[in-house]
Amino acid sequence: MPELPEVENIVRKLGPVVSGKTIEDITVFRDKSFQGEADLVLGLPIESVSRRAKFIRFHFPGNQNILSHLKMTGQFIYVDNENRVGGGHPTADWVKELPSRHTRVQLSLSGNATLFFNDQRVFGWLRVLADPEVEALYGKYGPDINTPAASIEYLANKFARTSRPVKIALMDNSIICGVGNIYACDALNLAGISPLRPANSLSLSEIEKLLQSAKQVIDLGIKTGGATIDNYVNLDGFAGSYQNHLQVYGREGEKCYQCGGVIEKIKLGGRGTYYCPHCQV
DNA sequence: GAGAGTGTTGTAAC
DNA sequence: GGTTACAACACTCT
Repeated sequence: MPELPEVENIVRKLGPVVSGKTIEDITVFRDKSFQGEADLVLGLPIESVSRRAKFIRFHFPGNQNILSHLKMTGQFIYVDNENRVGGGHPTADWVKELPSRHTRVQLSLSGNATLFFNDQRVFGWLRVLADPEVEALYGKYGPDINTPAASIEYLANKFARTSRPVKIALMDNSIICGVGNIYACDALNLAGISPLRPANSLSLSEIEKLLQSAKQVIDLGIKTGGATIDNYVNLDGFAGSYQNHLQVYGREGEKCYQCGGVIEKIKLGGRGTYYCPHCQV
């Protein structure tokens, strides 16, 4: 159930091992999980793997791509006879036997390698798209949080136009990409801003602090390999450790690291939201 | 056993 | 247009 740092780590791990390998066969176990014409990429080599927002993009010659979104529970698990490189959180029992009952798509690669797409909840997908289609899709999204385009001026301009709670705005992909629930909660705590504040009520210096905090927690997330919350068992060495650095997420009733206040859990926009009412105002 | 909750996001409806 | 509610699905936890 990855956020941007998790996806970034998947791409970094996956790129080196699948680049140069050819797609020899594609087995689709769930029609919903694979869209587009598989034929368009069969026999083609994967040139590289990249990320934008939480999309994973496999580049092929001839302007073809497989674009993927993991949504809540998607994972890529790469197996080449001896090594296994997991994506997402390959920690539960159901990823040990492959293909498992949660394997939705299986990409057979040259060199006897296999890339499994597992997705418990079947929200995630793989899609064969030409370059212009990928670009069109990317165009709907705001800049990634960890890029220079995500500037104070940009964010201030966007926030000025909405009275939605700042946490909702921060997680809005059309404004800025890559801040999921966990990191939004933590960034707001570090910045000392209540998630409930209307976005357009923030001062410029508060926006600056929030942006800085968000970049900081995302960077830490990337460095620590992402957060693995629920079934954290270090099965293959790929589970992340950001969960050990959480500021407020999942810490209801515990003490705030900033001020010692008690962390509360509320519901905001249908999402579990953790914050310290004492120092986040 | 029923019901709520889960790290995402697109769509429909207000 | 802005904003909210819900759906997609399968599992775990209370």
